[in-house]
This record gives sequence, C-alpha cells and structure tokens, in this order.
Amino acid sequence: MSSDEAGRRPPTAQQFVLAELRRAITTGRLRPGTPIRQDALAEELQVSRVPLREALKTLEGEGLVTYKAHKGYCVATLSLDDLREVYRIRELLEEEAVRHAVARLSGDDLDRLESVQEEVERAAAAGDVPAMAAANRLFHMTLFDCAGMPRLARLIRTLWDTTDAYRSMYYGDAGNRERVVKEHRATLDALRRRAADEAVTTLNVHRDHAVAELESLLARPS
Amino acid sequence: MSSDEAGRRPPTAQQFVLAELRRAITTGRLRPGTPIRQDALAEELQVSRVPLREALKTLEGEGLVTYKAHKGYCVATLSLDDLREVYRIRELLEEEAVRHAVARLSGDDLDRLESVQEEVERAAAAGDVPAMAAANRLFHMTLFDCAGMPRLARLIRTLWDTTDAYRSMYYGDAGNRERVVKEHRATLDALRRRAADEAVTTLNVHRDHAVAELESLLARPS
DNA sequence: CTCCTCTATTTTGGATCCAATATTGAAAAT
DNA sequence: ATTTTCAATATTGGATCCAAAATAGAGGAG
Repeated sequence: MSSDEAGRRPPTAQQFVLAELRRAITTGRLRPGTPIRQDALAEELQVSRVPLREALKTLEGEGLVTYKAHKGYCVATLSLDDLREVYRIRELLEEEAVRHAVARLSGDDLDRLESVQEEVERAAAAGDVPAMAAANRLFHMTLFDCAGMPRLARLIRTLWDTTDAYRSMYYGDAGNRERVVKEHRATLDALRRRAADEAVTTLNVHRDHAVAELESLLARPS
Repeated sequence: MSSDEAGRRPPTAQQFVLAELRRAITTGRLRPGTPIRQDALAEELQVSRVPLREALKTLEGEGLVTYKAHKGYCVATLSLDDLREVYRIRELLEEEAVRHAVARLSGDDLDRLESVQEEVERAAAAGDVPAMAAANRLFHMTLFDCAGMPRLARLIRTLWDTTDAYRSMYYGDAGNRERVVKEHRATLDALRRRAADEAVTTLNVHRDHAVAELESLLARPS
C-alpha cells in the first residue's frame, strides 16, 4: 500500500515542508536555538523559499520557531520556566479534555485506545524509541479527541509539539518505557470504569514524572 | 527622522498587512465566512501577494481564518458550539492567569490597571464602542500579563481574537457597557485585597454574561 | 593595539512571472 | 429538459529575480 509510506507527499509543497520541518524539530534533528538559513533549507528540501517561509510562519504560530523581522527564524528553545509553564497549561487543558472524554467514551473508543496501547507496549518491548514516542502520543491524542472539543484538542497538540524535541530523550531509558506502559494501563482501566477523577490523577502523575525527568535533563545542558 | 503619520507602519509589509487584517476581521469589516481574494486584497493594501499570504498563514494559526489547499482562505465562522468551547477554555486559562497574577501583583501593576479602567469608563461614558472594546481588552490583558506566564497570556490573547468579531456587538448596548464598568470595579477591588477566589468569580460572571448575550445574538443570524 | 567607520557579502523581504488546480459556463448527447 | 463533457477563466501555489536590511570584515584614525 502506497498510503502510509514516505512516498505519500502532501498536495502542496508548504504542507510537505511543514511536515518535514516539524519532524526535524520534534525529533531533535534540528536542535533548539539553531538559526534557520532559508536558502540552504530550501535547497535541501528541493523547494523554493516561498513555501518554506509559509511553513515557517505556521511553525511560528505553534511556537516551534521564533521570528524576528529582518533577522529570520530560529528553532525555539525552552527555558526551564517555559517548560514548567507548558506542562502546567497542559495539565489544565488535559484535565478538561479527559473529563469530557470520560462522559462520552463509546465502546468503540475504548477498543481504539486498547489497540493503540498494544502498539505502545510492542514499541516499549522492542526498545524502539521513535515508535514509542509516536504511539504514546497517539494514545493520548486519541483520548483527547474523544472529548469532542476540537479546539481544545488542537491546543493540546501544539503544546505537545513544543516539548516533543525534549520528550524523545525520555524514552531512551528502559525504566521510563516500562513505567509509561503501566501508567497507561492504569489510565485505561480507570476510563473503562468511567472513573474520571482517577483517570485525571493517573495522567497527572504520568505527566509530572515526565516533567521532573526532563527538568533534570535540562538542568545540566548537554 | 521621518514623520510618522497617523500610525507608524510596521517594519515589514507582512506585519502591516497582519495588523490591518486583524483589525478588519475583529471589527467585523471582513465578515465571517467571506472568502479572501488574495489578488484584490493585495491591491487594496498596496502590497504583493507574498506578504499577504504570510500574514494569512499567521491568522490561520490564530484561528481567525480557515484554509483549504488550492481553495484559499476564508474568514473563520464560529458555530455556537465553537463559541462555547472557546469560552470554556478561556475560563480555565484565565482562572490560572488571575491566580498567578494575584500572587504577584505589585503596586505599580494596580496603578496601571486603575488607569486602564479609567480609560474604560471614559469610553463607556462616551458610548465609543471601538474604544470600549479596546480598553476592555487592555484591562484584561494587563491583568493576565501580570501572571508572569507569557505563553499562557499569548494563548488567551489568541482566544480573545477569535471572538472579537462577535464581541464588538456586545458593547453596542449602553446597559452592557455600564455593567462591564461595574464588574471591572468589583474585580479591581478584589485584586487590591488579594482575594483571588473573589476575583476569579467576578471575572467568571463577567465572561458568562458576555457569552450568554453573544449566544442569543448568534442564535438569530442578523 | 583598540576602536571606529565604511564597504562587501550574506540573508531576509517583496514583486513579478509562470504553473497547477479549481471553478465556470456553454455545448452536446441522452 | 437534464445531465455530462470539455474548454475557458479565475484563483491559488511556487519559482525566480530584485531590493532592503543586517552582518562581517578590511582599513584607517586615535
């Protein structure tokens, strides 16, 4: 099937560049703080600077890059304070999303979550870090989408994006991967019993552990 | 130094266009649902389509316009559900901002709020609707900025933007203007006494009244 | 030797031109 | 008359070219 392979290019160059850049930034291949040379990047991606600039404007809106007039774009860097702020906002928004989701969860939704969780467990067992990051994200987003609040889900998504570059490191550790699997299982269990408070608490613990880990990683610059 | 007439123009065309478009949309001069003809708009604003398109990309990120590949941009329309969702998210984020602000408010901050509030009252008394909308917004943003959480403030700002086009109508009514003045006074009072809960409650009432009014306005399309 | 200035180069911002896609309207077939 | 097809047109997407601003570097004054 040619659908999910690298060959499926978006209908416009800007969308292709946007996806490409997002991956490069969130996976850390484009490191925080690096200035973006439009000419070089455009050539590397085989497009002109116009679609590149439009993609950068989108990323600026999402907070993945910063922009100064006549100075250009840089990959955004998160200070410790920024990191804490992002996670605090996530806590607020995700609690809301989870509570709405619990009230609306269908059996179908639970089945989807279960299957995604199995994907998470496969990736964890295999020690496949990128797959783990992707599956973990999908698990949470699947849940948030169940809230039926598309704008809320979109906000949460962009907040995840801003920290993805840092979060990848988290899954390098086997202990962390195991922990995530267990926490997801607990969450799923709470969701099945429609225990909103418990699901929220579990996810908060989940998140807090990740942020604590990241803080210690950021404290001593690599 | 070159004389800056009416308003000093931003250093780049895109920023000029961005400000211009934002005003046009938030004041309702560009009505929700209107398709955006790039060629015509570019000519009207005396720029080429390139900076216009970059400005539109920014506005898309803020949710002020929608975009479909090869179809173009439209001024975003809010359904009733969208409106409720935006206000619910605002409630969550603004409560957080206010609580942080209360804990950090300096005498200087209070002075600034007081002076902005006097501006609100002048506009209300004069029945100047655009000035009222601007001053009201400034009052709230000044408060939110005091939270010392720049990303949170930015999110709230964009949420305000998405509903500005609708909110302007609210101030057309003299009773609403008077009510807003009183509610701001109550909020300021609570802030001075560092009564966080009370400030939050007051602002929630403030917001809820606005959303209720807007709902009735949206229910019967003009 | 240091600092400043002025020029050369790099990089971004914007305009024009061309290509690709979508929309339309009219003609033809059923 | 209705529907389908296809061509003409309008609109968006992208590439190239030029202008403006910032940056870097060489040269000169103190």
